[in-house]
This record gives sequence, structure tokens and C-alpha cells, in this order.
Amino acid sequence: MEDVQLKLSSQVCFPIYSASRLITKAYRPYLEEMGITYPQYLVLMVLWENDGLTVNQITEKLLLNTNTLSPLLKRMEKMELLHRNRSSEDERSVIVHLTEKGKNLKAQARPIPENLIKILLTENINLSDVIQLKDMLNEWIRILTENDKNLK
Amino acid sequence: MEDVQLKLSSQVCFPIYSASRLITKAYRPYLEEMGITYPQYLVLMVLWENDGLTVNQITEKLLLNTNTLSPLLKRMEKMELLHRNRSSEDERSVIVHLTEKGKNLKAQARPIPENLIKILLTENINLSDVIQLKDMLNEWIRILTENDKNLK
DNA sequence: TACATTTGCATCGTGCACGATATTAATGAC
DNA sequence: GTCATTAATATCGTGCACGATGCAAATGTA
Repeated sequence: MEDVQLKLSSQVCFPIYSASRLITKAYRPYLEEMGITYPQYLVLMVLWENDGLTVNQITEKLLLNTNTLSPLLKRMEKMELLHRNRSSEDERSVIVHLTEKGKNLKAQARPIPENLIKILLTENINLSDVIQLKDMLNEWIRILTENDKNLK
Repeated sequence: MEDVQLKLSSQVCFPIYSASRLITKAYRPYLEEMGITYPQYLVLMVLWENDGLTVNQITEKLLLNTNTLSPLLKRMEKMELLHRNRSSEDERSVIVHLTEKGKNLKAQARPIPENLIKILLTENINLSDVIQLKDMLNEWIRILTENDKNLK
């Protein structure tokens, strides 16, 4: 059989793509209770850890551009999860602060990671496998981010 | 530091999400030459391997639903990459066939996987690591697909 | 053979992603 | 100080994803 490389089953990118979608889907029931989506949950995690970041600082942490984040933050502001204010020091920057409602969701989110990992850990995959996978993906992210920068 | 689990850096789902987006982005320059997107490339790969599948058979291979695939296939038909015809045996089914144009793209796509893997393989990550990662993700996909089915 | 159920596909609405482009503020060069 | 350049966001258009819903063909059941 020729063209083995063009077979879906021999590709590594397709499993990453599918796993990403399925994981987002697995999060959905938990996040739905909180009235948020997975990308919104990511924004909240960033702000729970470090409130008062600029839009640009959030883009760097989530590896998303402003053309994705601006409308997303706008929706979250409308949902009263956060405020957006121009920085007085640099009028170009927009600083994002959590509202009380946004802060309070943290308590509700606390059990989510453990619930997810419970689904994923099986007799075939243990925690050290997961950590190894995380490290490997982070190395790829480093490479791909670098590669992307060089194309511009 | 409490709430370590809610820190972005300690999550494994976020690297999968980011890596997926970055990989799609890395594919883009190659696919742009062919005038297609990554999901369209996936459909082509499925059909190159096995032409004349029904929409349902494609959804099973790509783990996508018809509400994603129907418009996608419609766009690809408009681009003259494939034809969609109702099955005469089962009038509910739609059978998808590649056009000559769609078939011919295979030659152009042949070098893509190798180019991508060249970017990803480094001194820190070798081919057996990649295969291990692929196997692990496929196991997760199996679990998550099962988990998703149980919720319905 | 009626009729409820299931199956295969499509449509609709919403929310990402992201390239391209625009806008305004800050910075740099002279 | 003037003007080009850069930086920080925002907007627009297009293409996914996906839950919810609709619809017609096939299947199952009494």
C-alpha cells in the first residue's frame, strides 16, 4: 500500500485535532452549569490567577490573537463576568478586571479539572503518562510558535 | 499556592487545545496553495483512501457530525472537488465522490505530512515519542467518544 | 397495512479562530 | 517639533464546530 503517510490513521495531527474537540465537549456539561464556554473558561483561569491584565497579556498566555479575544471579552463583559477599561498610563491598552460574579465562579470551577482527569485516567494511562504528554505538547507549542513567528 | 489545578500551566487540556490550533496554522501555507482548509484536507484524505463513501461514513471517520460536514461538503462541491448524489438503494443516504480535480490534489498533498513532521521532530522529540503520543491520544479519543455516547 | 420509531442528512443560530484591514495612541528619527 | 513607524485593540468576512430542530425515507410493530 503506497501513500501510507496520507492515511488518516498514520497521522498524529488528526488525533490532536479530534482529542481537542472531544475534550472541549467533555468540559461542556460542567461549563454549561456556569453559563460559559471553554475559551471563556480559559480567560477566567488566566484572570483568577492574575487579575487586571491587559488584552495583550491575555493573548500571550492563551496564544490567541485580539481578533479572537476582543469579541470574546466583549461577550464576557455583557455577561457581567469582567470589566474592560482603557489604561490611563497607555491609552492604547485595555485592562481587564473580573467582576465579583467572575471571581465567584472560581469556587464553582474548582472540582472541574479533577473530574476531567478522572475520566481520562484509565488502566492504560497513568498520571506520569499525562505529564509526559503535556511536556511534549508544550515543546511542540514552543516550536510551532517559533515557526509561526518566522513566517511573518 | 492553593488551586494549583486551576492554573493554566498545570492543565493538560490547554496544551492539546493550543497544539491543535498551532498545527492547523502550520498546515495553512501548504493547504493554501491547494486552495483548501484543514478540515477539507481531512475529508480529502478520507476519500483518497476510500472514494464513494456516504456522509455518515465520513462523519464516523472524522468524528464530526453532519451539521459540520454538510455545509463543508457543500462548499467542497462548489469548489468542484467532489460530487454529492443520493443513493438509489437508500434515498436518505448521500454518496460522496471525488472529481478529477479532487483526485489530482493527492499528488500535491503527498509531501505535506513529511514537511510537517520535519518541523516537529527535534533533538528533544523523536519518532517513537510521537508514536507514543499518537497511541495515547487515540486511547483518550476512544474513552471520550464512549463517554460522550453515554451522556445521550 | 397503518403508524410510531429510527435513521440519514440538512438547516439555523451562536461562538469561536483567524487573515486582512482599520483606528488610535505611543514612539522614534531627524 | 514634524512625520514616519510601531504598538494595542477592534472590526470584518469566512469557515468551521456544535446543540437544537426539521424533514423525508426506511424500518419495526401490532
